[in-house]
Amino acid sequence: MATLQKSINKRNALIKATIELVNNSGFHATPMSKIAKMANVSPATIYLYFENKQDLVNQTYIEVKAKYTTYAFATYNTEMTVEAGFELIWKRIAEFKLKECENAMFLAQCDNTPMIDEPSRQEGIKHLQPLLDLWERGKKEGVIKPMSDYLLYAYAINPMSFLMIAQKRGDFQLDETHLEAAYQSAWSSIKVCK
Amino acid sequence: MATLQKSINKRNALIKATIELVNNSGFHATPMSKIAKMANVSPATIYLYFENKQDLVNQTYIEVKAKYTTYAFATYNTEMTVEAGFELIWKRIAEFKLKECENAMFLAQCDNTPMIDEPSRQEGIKHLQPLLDLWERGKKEGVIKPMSDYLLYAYAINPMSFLMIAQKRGDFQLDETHLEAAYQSAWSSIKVCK
DNA sequence: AAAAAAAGAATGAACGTTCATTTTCTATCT
DNA sequence: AGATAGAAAATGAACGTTCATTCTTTTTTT
Repeated sequence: MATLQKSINKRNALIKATIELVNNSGFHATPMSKIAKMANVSPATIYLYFENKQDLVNQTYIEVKAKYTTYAFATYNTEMTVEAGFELIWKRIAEFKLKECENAMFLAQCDNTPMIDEPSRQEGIKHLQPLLDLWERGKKEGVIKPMSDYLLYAYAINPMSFLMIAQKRGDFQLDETHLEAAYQSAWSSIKVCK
Repeated sequence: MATLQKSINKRNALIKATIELVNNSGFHATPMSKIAKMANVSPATIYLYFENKQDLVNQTYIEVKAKYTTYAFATYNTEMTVEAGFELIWKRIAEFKLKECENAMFLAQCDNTPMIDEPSRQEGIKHLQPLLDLWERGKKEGVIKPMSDYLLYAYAINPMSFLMIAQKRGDFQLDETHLEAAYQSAWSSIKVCK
């Protein structure tokens, strides 16, 4: 146990350091030496756990994305009505972005820059399927606007990333009231108006 | 005229090259030497027009942002109703993102990464004032939800950036139908429901 | 001919990665 | 159980490259 445990700790420390440093300076402005220092490890040690810098950031992305979607869907089940299911998932996502701010910021940066390579991005997208399935059902039931999933995502989910970045900059405080208003806007933008 | 003209041409060529290269590789992965080559200029010449790399990208950002907001508000005047004004501005912004894709992509990347320094970002934000004024009026008239401007922006404007990035990746084609649906979602998310 | 603009080559720093060596761990043998 | 040899993990220093920036020279303009 000892050996394996130690290794996993180091790997985790490296991933944590990568997230923090990339959040604050971006991928290319973050040297391996700094990541090593923050993880209390020699630069050379990084290469025992990861092939190279690109591999380190790809693996970090996939890991964080998995954590994100696991959290988002943890309390959801397919028996719920479309509206209830959406509210539940939306609020879990919002909660994740508030509580796991570092992780969420990292994902936002990855998704808005040419930092992650294509295969890893595709890998990350897969995990979103339950939400797409819910939307599919919503469209069939006439509850959700019959739009492309990209449009639905752009209006229902993506705005949270923008708000989170604004919050990180200190421009804006995302409290309970704002959160409820944001949810109402999200739902308004994709629901079918009666 | 000749001298000044020539200078402006070089400066423009440098800014254009910066936009294109940063779009494709990101700020730190774009060497000055490449920017110089694409602008048909010696690396040293860049330093006759800009203080350093950071200054080059800051000035590029401010210039593109100004072009963007000028375009957005070109046909707007404050006599319009809130709804008509919003639709007009929204559609001009959408048009800009479609027609001036390179410029719009560049702004999206700047706004989502720690690439631009704070004073330049603030400078860029100022130009958005007419839209904020319109929203203010809309709130007073009870037409626009009484929310923070950040929330309004997140739902009404920001989703377009996401869609544009998806389009650039080839995941999604933003045609007339999608555009109308997107506008309806944007308006639904911020208007007061009767 | 003097001044301004531009160029290419040179410089020094920083970076990702690798190498040679040391340290730590594990399993075997007495 | 304790000693020890061999393997695995970790390290700090070093390498080669790349890059932003500057210096010196050449070209262009006035």
